[in-house]
Amino acid sequence: MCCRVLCASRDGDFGKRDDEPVTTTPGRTTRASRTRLPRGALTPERIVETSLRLLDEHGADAFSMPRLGKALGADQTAVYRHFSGRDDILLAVADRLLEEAFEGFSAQPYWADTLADVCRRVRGAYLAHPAAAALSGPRTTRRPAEMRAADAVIGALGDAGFDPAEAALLYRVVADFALLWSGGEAAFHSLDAKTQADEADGWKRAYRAADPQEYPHIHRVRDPLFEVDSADVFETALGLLLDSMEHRAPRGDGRARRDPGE
Amino acid sequence: MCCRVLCASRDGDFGKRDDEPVTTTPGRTTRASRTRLPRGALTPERIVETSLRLLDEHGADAFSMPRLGKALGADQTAVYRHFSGRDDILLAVADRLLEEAFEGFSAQPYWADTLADVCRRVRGAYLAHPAAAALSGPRTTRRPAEMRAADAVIGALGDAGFDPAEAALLYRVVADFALLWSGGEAAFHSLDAKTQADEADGWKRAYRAADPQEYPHIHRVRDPLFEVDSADVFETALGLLLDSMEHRAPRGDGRARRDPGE
DNA sequence: AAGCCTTAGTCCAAGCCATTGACATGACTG
DNA sequence: CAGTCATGTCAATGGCTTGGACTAAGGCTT
Repeated sequence: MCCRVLCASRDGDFGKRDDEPVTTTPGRTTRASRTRLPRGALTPERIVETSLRLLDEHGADAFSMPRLGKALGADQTAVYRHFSGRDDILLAVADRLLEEAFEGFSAQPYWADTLADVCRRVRGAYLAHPAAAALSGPRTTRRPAEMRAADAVIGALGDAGFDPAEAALLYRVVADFALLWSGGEAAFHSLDAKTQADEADGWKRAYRAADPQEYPHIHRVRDPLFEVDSADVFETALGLLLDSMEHRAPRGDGRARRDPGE
Repeated sequence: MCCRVLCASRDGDFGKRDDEPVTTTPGRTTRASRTRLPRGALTPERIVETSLRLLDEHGADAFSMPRLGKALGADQTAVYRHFSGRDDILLAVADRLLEEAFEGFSAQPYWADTLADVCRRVRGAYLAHPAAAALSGPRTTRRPAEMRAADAVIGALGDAGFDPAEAALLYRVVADFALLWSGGEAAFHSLDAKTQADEADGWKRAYRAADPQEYPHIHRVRDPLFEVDSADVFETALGLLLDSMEHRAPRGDGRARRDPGE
């Protein structure tokens, strides 16, 4: 008995625990640390939602089991009753991102518009949740939202007249473009503000200071280089890809013109 | 008394420390833990090399300060004399990757070949060191190798007849394509074997099982879909981008034909 | 309705990790 | 030869993930 008391005091848990109830929003009455959570309080949905919120609001660094537990008002290890581990949660979050991306999605009349729509949707969702996108990385689940999008893309490529082998290859091009490009952009945006600023600064400085002798071409375009915007880069890349596809497509070249982005 | 014993055993440090000198390779005579390393034993170069080796051989998870220290035969904290932290090392590793990518690089006679070469070099280096590439993520330094490549790309776009604003935009397209795409692929390859297999399995299973009613187009191309190879996807995407650029280029359309990849 | 069993939340601890500050040692500098 | 500075080492702090033991609550059988 005495041992329990002394050992416990050594951790100093109780003292620290006391400040837990002081939540960031003092209005909340639920003193999570004292009362046991009711039975069905934790659900996979709630856990995923809270994880996503945590990632959105406080960045990738803020996503840890202790913090997630605290945000849920539960013990940090309670989550393990619903997910096998941190990674498992992240996978579910990734899935949710794609669901969000393809909410209300349906194929467009002209095939190339469908491809553009899919790419823009993925990018939109990823940039709306950069930390989540960066952490879930190149992993995807094969759930309905994603499958519907895949089917639409392959269908669009069929409309364009590509045979199955070509369609399969081009499907991968479109899917990888959307996921890898958006994922990379998201990873950059999920860096902490300082690192991001340093990175941007570094570029500007390097371009501006580029020795005209050694790097004549950089020097020539250094001003427009500062003006380039990531969204433009994405749209340009997308446009280049789709132009080529239209060019190579057995059907549909020039018949129904593609909508311009934005 | 009983309390002291119980509580102290909680740390349990000393017992564990004993196994440290038992290195994984018992043949090695240098008992790193006993003799102090000579003065100039650690250099930034050696640290970066060792980090890269560690990442290559044992994956991203194996990169930790304790392991790095052990691999260097030094105390884990000795590294902090040369780098400000883990992140700083990773940045240096990223830099080294790009140096490796652009070793012996020079512009090609035909502009589009230069762009293709740059993209393939980045991908090659990243896939040769996937863990390092995945960890260094979207961050780059602006060191000579990279600047030379950037200058060559912009120069090539100038050769194609693009004006500075177009060249700046297309430079970003090419650079982002190479870095983001390769980085994403590398991130996938740096997952542990099991996760990677699960992911691949998941795809196969999902495609094969795709309900012909619900996902008719997936069903139609499910066989060729298994055959698609990442390298083909990359080359196809690159080809599509370059085709469009040649098409849009004021000069060089169709005059000197581009080398096919591989 | 009583008791059992499963489920879900909690507690505690083990073993990682990055980083910091105090300390030691050896090489240059004056 | 004394002082200083660079560089390697040590001990410690406070995070992190995860696993195992514990416990309460609800549904099930009888």
